[in-house]
Amino acid sequence: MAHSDTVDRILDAAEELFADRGFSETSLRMITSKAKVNLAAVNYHFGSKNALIHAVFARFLTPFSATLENAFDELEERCDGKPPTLNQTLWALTESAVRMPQRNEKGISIFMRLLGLAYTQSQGHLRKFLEQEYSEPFSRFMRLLKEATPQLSSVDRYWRIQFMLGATAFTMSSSDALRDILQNKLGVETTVQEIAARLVPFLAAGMQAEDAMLIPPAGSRVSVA
Amino acid sequence: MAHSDTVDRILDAAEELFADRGFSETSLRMITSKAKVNLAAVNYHFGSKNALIHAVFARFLTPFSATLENAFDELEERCDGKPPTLNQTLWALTESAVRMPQRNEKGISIFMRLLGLAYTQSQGHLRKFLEQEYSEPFSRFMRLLKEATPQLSSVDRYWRIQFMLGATAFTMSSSDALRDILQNKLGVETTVQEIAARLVPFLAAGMQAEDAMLIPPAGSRVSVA
DNA sequence: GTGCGCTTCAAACGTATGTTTCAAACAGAC
DNA sequence: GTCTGTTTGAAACATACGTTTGAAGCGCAC
Repeated sequence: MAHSDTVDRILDAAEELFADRGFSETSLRMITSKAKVNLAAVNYHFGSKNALIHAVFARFLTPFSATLENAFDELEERCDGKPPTLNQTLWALTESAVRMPQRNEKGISIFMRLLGLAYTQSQGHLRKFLEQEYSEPFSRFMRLLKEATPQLSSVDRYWRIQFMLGATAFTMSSSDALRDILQNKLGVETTVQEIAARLVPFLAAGMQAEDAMLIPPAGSRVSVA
Repeated sequence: MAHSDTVDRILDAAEELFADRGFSETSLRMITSKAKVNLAAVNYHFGSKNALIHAVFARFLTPFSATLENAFDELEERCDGKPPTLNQTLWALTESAVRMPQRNEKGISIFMRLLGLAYTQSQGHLRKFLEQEYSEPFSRFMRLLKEATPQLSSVDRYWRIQFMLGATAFTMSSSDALRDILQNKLGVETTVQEIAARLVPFLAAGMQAEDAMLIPPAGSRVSVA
């Protein structure tokens, strides 16, 4: 066979370990022993650890980016001419993520956690890779956001997009841990879909908040000893 | 002198390097050479790398937590009896952070970036340390949030707090980079105080959004090939 | 069978890490 | 000065890492 399943076993193991522990904290030896393949297989099939990281991202980001393009196409077509609303735009993104075909039951949360790590764990090579490979759907999303919030100044919009990104990446990147805590504390089960359903209204409301007040409300002074 | 300035030089260097590169990616040799002290000094004064990480956090978290307690005291006194509003609570937190005496001009953003890393870079020992040492102001903040948002269910509130935390930690943890981007793209200068001033209304609006809709709005279906 | 790609394997390489060691330098008390 | 406890210094230690090597194994055309 052209591609022994070694490649996929490595990708599966790497994906899960990266999501659990981060990139630097995951060694090739952990990956290859989890995948039950020889240590040298990673360098043979991928070339380097960094290239393996790229491959892990590419495996889900490439189909996701295609799905997202379709979702945006359909959305813009349905709105023919008029710019889609903020809610519609956010939902198009969310649904594209949630509806991606999953490799296993943890699929979507691994996906999210990796994206969070990609932003957070400042691996220069990764950021560069993602920007080069997936700039198009990203800027399209930005354009839609801009058209959906014409009332915001560029600066306000810029910062609020960062806030949205942060809330999403952070929550999703630790969604497993957060779900566990919730399960233990309140005895509530939660799916990633439900988290997303809670997140979108939060983001939309924040994005459309009244003008940022640049001065704290009267009487909120804090004494500093 | 009982404490040669070696200790502080190490803490200063470690703080900055951790904030720039994360914990695992910062070696003791980087720290000691930046601090211009001997490699063994870290283990002599702190015992281990993990203990150094704890010390870096304790150095700013301990005074901050005291400042925060004062701010909450004053806030509750001013409101005598009635629970403080969400905005007041968030501002009390924000101002306490912003008004902390700074060691240098980067003070507050290093502070924020480290907090972001603490949550993000899942170092078990760090999370445990922070929970043990600073649980009190944390749970007090949680109680204030609860009283300020009685309309929310526990589950909704839980998730929205995570969203707030994420937006804050993420934004602040990369605030230097984000400020630079903004400077280059739009030619706008920004201070951490201004970022905070934009963040608080965003968070408050998200926190008080209408009930999370658990079903996407009609007509937002996404075709999946 | 023989020969030829591709893949696997055990072992080693070079480097970097956190930590330890132990002698030298130092400060302050007597 | 001399002694004593603390701090610094250069060097080594053990371990872990990513990567490379070269032989062995494999499937398949001829």
